[in-house]
Amino acid sequence: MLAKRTPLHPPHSKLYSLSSYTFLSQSTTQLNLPPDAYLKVLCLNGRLKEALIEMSILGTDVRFRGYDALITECVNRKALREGELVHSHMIKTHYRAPVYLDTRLLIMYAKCGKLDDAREVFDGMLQRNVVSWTAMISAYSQTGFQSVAVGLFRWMLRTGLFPNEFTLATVLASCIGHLGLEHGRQVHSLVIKNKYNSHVYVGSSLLNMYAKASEIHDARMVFEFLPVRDVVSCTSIISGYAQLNLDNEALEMFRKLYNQGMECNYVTFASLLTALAGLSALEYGKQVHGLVIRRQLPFYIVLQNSMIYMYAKCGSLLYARRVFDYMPERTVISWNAMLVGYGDHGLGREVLCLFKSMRDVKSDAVTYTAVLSGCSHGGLTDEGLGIFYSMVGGKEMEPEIGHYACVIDLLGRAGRIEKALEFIRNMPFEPSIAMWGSLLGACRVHGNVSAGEYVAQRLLSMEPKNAGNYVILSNIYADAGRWEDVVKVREMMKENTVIKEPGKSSINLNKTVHTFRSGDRSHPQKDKVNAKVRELYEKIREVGYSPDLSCVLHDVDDEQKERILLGHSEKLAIAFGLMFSSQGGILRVTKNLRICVDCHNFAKLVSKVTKRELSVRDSKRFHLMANGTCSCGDFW
DNA sequence: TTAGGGTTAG
Repeated sequence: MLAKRTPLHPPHSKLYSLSSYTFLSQSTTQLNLPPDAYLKVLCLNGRLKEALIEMSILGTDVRFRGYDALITECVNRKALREGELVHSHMIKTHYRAPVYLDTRLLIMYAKCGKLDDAREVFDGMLQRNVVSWTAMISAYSQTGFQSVAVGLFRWMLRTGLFPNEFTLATVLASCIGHLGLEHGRQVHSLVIKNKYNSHVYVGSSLLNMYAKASEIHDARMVFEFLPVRDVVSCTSIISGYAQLNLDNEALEMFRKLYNQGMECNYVTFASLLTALAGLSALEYGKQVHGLVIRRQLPFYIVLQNSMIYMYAKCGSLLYARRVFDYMPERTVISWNAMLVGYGDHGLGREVLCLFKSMRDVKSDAVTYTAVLSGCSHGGLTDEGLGIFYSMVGGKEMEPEIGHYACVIDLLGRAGRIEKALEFIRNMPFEPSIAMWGSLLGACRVHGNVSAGEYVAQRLLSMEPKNAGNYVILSNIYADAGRWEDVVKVREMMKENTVIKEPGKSSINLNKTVHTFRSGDRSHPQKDKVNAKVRELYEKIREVGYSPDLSCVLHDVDDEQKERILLGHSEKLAIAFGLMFSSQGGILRVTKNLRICVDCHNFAKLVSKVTKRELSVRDSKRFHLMANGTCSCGDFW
């Protein structure tokens, strides 16, 4: 029997009076409707089976148009079940589908998330055109199977078919990261050869490919040579900078393009907010918040997620939570951003409380990383371990390597270094740089020299050019009074020609970002700032400060070491902030690297003698210093 | 018929 009908038309309309047994030819004559339009009407009314029965008796040409209309309807409505019915009807009636219709079927399956079925159609095609290939490549690209997409593209080239601008834009989006770069460059030469170089879709895909591979200069070149720019190409270059932590460049690019009248949408603002979070630019962030509310942009939920992140990274948990609380709907990203915010501030209890109240959304790997790292930063060792072990063997989420790294951090922080080493020996992964790095920090905090040496040996073999590792090892030796070993570390560093990433700290005052570099000699106020650092230094000496010379690994005398320490960028930024800010407010400094032991001591004691609260956001977390103590409990 | 940019962690 035929499926029950749901009438679309009121009883007085001609369509309503048609019986389901009325043949298509008759219906179309009566209604003066083309057959494909009539079939579409039936399909829209849930009468697909009737439509298919009527199709069986039609001529090839009408069937082609009919199937096309039906598949289009299924694609538009992502109606997989109906699409499958159309497909099986084609098979059952031995209909020989032309390339076009097979491609439409492939697209239907891909849009309904049935990648394997799409591939089956693709593999079964006797002939394929550039659209079939592009649709299949795109299906893989959009579902995260980038290498399969690239492999398919290479196969397509071998068949002698020529890619068009659709294919090139798609495949470039699949050449992601450093591994994709080599192939991406080859595609770029194909783009030039085929004179698609000025195509705005191909161009934005190309510049994005370079930006994702950290080749920002090439990305910029492509952008500059685009004859036409649109919202996507402009957003791509801004997000390219932001994702490489080139936040100032991202902001400058946005300002320039905005003044030139660029179109902005929610993706543009989401990328901009990432850059503002990196700059701790709270005032700008608030302005963007106001702007996006006024514009009533679609996909506001994505922007709210970005704003939670921005406010938390700017040290304003209150605003972050306000945005979170007022969201009518949240995604797992909203929860994760809020959890990360609390974790960055060392608020372990708030992390756990929020995690336990998660409803309506399923936690993902990021959630667990945020919770475990939040427990670690908040000193909740047992709670964190409990959560990890509930993951092992649990149904919700199998722990990944990053979660194992969090456990090592948890154990290290609690001083259970041997346990952490045992955990590393038994885990199903090779230990990573991050794991050894966090354990080395733990050895410093807990004064474990022998484990520190063991860990440092492994870490330095994997990462011999990171100056921070040598500094921590030197701190470990210095704390144990092993000065000869401090010298040895310095020599090791020299042998490995270690290049230290320059330390950089910034402070926002009066809507201006003031940035200081280590030993800054170029700042216009350098003399006054240095004098202020010296003044603070004298004051805190009276309450017990002594410089930690093991933080300096240059081969110079102690006096020179002290001078180097006093030139550290966070000290300059703190001094500048004290000179030019009004009394009472929190002084917020942001640093690109981890804060060193000496600057940490300095900042704590400055908070005591000046009675000012200091917030130092380093590359890992927030340090809130008040009256001589820090929220990190001296562990970082 | 087929195409490009985005939000949370590390």
